[in-house]
Amino acid sequence: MDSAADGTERGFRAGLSRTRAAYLALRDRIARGEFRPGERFPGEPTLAVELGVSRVTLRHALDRLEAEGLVERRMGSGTYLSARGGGSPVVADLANVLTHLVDMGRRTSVRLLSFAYVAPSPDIASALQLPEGERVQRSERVRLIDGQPFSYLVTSVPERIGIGWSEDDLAKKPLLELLERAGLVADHARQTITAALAGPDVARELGIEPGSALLALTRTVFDPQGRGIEHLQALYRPDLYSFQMDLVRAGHREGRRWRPVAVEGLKLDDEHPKTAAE
Amino acid sequence: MDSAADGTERGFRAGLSRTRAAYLALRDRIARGEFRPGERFPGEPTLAVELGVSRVTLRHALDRLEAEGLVERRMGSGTYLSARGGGSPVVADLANVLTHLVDMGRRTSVRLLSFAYVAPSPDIASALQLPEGERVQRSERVRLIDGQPFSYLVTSVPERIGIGWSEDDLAKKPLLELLERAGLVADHARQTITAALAGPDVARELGIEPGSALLALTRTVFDPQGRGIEHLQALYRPDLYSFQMDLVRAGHREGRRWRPVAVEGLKLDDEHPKTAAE
DNA sequence: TCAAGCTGTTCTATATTTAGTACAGATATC
DNA sequence: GATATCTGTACTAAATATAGAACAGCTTGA
Repeated sequence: MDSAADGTERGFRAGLSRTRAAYLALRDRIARGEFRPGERFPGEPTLAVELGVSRVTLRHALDRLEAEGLVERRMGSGTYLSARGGGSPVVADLANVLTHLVDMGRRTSVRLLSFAYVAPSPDIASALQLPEGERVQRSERVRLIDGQPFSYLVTSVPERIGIGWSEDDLAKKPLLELLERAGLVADHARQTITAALAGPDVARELGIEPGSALLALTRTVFDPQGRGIEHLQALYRPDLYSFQMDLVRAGHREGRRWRPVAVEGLKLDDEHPKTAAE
Repeated sequence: MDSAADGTERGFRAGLSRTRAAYLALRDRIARGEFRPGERFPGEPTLAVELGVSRVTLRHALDRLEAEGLVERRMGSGTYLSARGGGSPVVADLANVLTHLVDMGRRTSVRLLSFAYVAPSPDIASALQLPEGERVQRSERVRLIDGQPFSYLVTSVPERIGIGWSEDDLAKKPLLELLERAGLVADHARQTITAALAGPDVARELGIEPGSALLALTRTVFDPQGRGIEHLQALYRPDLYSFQMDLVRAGHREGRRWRPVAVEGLKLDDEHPKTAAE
């Protein structure tokens, strides 16, 4: 019963241009494995009809796919899915992103974007169970791996905890280290994973296009007494990194479920030698 | 050194319209907690200058935010962040999505979109470690929760395993149940989580706008002997559901890390009574 | 060699988006 | 009640996106 049914929903203001819609449609077909690396696409006239756009528009979409290296075009011959097709990127541990990357020998650095004491937004205040009126030390940072922007981090720490830290601390040390230096113990945490779209400012910091998809992770860290000591909102580039976890089937009969397992050694060269080679 | 630095990158073909860029910028500022529920935004002329667009364009972006219920506009007064602001949606267990939802008493149903025996794409073939030439039973399904589209699933099962199943089976039974009915044991799995953009066709099936962000989960299931028995690509709507996990800090000294913990009881009414109420 | 099919390029015409401006009507504040 | 500020609306002009078509040049295969 939606208006999408008739298909003639053209011109919804904040929606997508036809070029971008065609671009996404192709990207999706590639991601779902419709073509194999090196395979030739249908011709431009055919594709244009399939996608319901003119050939000019289709070509703009293909221009973009080519610029991103997803396809290769050979004059007079056709458009081909590039060798590395939809191939997955480097994979990271879901829970210990930073530790994991350091283990891999990657150099990480941090750029501090902002640093201030502010009234927390309501969801952060309730996640940290802060009393009314208590402020937080809020910092926005970008973490770079081997010089490439990797994650956009917004951390909020109760004022009384963060008060001793300098901007220099935040630009150089991981937050967990600062917490433990302050005598606090990170005991347990609850994290939520979701997806979000990159706004223009975040996109600029991460070196991606606005409107790209991002992996969003929200984590609240508690001390042994269950008091909130840190709130983290992180945005990751899914084109460079994705999260991985192993599961084992545990339980009996009806209660049988998947149980997450800590990723021990991170077998990157295993089964996927190519990812390690590049 | 990127072309994004000068800011005058207007008109990149498959990029975003200025209206959509403004829409995303506002959405981002809201998500990052810049405004609190009920708070008034800067006036339209001010916002237009801040975002670098004309007031007409800004209003189109606001129209959309209003249509999505994120903001409320009062004539002559201003634009206000709506009560439920950036509030998180229902939260689901990361590993046992389906089981978890059933536990919550939700009714799920499935729509089978396609069903065929095809040559697997290279990444699926290598994930399942299939011998050259072996085909897979590939099905595309949409799972609905309480009648609402929730996830888009593409499952691939080695031909020799799936050969006994009918389309009706796939439309009614969970795949794990079919596997175990066939005498196979799902022992362990490896899953990868990332983010993706919705293409027009997936968007139509899930009842969302093309270009929306989606949570993407890829899972390969193995039997006790380590042979691949199922490959799953799932896309979830992050506006309705997100994944949650608990972590505990384990290990000593330098080796201290976060260890994932199975979510036991799923405390939904805890701390967030509002989400349960709606 | 030839013909068919493909991409690359250019052009015109139309539709849509965006900027800029002005003004009407509603609301809040003093 | 006067006044400033705000949203709602309307209009014009310019920039951009899209459709449709034609043709040139390259590649492939019969």
